[in-house]
Amino acid sequence: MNATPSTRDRILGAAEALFARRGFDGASLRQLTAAAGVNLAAVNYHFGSKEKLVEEVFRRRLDALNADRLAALAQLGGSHPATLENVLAAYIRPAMALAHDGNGALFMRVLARAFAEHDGTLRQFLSDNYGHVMRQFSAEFARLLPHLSKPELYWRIDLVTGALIHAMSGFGMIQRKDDVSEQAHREQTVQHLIRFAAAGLSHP
Amino acid sequence: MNATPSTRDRILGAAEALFARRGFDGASLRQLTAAAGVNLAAVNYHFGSKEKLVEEVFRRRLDALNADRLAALAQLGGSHPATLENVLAAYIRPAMALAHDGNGALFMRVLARAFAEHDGTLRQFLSDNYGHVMRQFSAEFARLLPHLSKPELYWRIDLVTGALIHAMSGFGMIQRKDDVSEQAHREQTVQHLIRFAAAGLSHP
DNA sequence: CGTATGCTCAAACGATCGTTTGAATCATAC
DNA sequence: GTATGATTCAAACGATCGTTTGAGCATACG
Repeated sequence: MNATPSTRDRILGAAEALFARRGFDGASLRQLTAAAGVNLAAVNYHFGSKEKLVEEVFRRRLDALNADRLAALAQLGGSHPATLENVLAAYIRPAMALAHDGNGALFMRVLARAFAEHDGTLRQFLSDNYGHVMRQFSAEFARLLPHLSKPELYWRIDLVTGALIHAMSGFGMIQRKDDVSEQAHREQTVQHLIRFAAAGLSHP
Repeated sequence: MNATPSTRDRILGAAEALFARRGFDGASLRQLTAAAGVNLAAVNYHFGSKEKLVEEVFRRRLDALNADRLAALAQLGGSHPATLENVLAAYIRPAMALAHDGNGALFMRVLARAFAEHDGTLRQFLSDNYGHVMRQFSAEFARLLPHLSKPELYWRIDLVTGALIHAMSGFGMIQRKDDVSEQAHREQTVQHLIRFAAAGLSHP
């Protein structure tokens, strides 16, 4: 709405775009603040350090995204039962909405970079703050797929997670033609992702 | 075999381990050469630049890996027909062998980092040098799955690729107990990956 | 022996990094 | 109007970056 976002938001937006393109180490605070049109010292003033800025980039998106996911999961039942595909929809649909809204596609690329990091404090931060979401969905999958052993289930969930992150980080390069057909195309994409994930999770 | 590998190989090995842990930008040549026990200037002497070193880390592994994949694909036919699962085995089995041999698991993590890079010269380098492998396998998948439209097929291949890279980059943290059961466990893992990929590719 | 050639080394190059400082500017409340 | 706190600013901090240099050392060949 506001034509001139706050310095804080300008930094977060520029950070998201630059982290997506160059990575966390590849993007410097000077490139970042220049792109945002703010002073170099503003990052440390508003966020404390570059590392805290990285965490805030994730927090800004993941708080809402995972809240949406858990809300969608909680709303299942009754006329909209908690089938495998509906649970997957609760996980995938909010992410798709984000990936097609504003700079959300760039954030998906940032998220894919985070998944490539196996050590470091970022992995710990994400696990500490958002691990409960995956745990809740995993419990639901375990209930829906009782014939799978626990290692086998986690194994398949891991594969599905990798597939979804990889696919959604590729969004934002293909552009829409008109708004109506884009809406339809997005819904079609969601269905494809859900069916792929369902097949991978539940195959004999 | 040689107890004292050449300076060139020491650099490549240390680079692989450090790129896996810290990323291409996060790993400095000073950390790298210190870990390898060689002089700082040796990198630019043997490889020309840091960027060329990165490319050589990939070349050393991917040349053999993709040759193995294409050889396995070419050997299909007759008593070992080119079914979907056999083609997938030709793609997956050489990668699994690499991921469980020496520092191959570290290379898988490096490869996962490369997949997270959407711009940059590294992506171009990998596409130029190894794109033909994916193209050949894609043609085989198209032949085996004629009911899928071309976009739909590439879409599913992309999802499978993301799943495999993500899963295999996680290897190397769980350790084997004894060698015999490890061999069996690896074969079991290969079968799981193949069945997951086959289900994702061929689901109705 | 003399001298190429291949390789290693300590040292330094200029550039850029994240972070800090202290003054200048802005907004708000008394 | 002026005091107070929040924010922005140019400038500099020391550290570290990738790369280059030129001397030193080895082995091989005439």
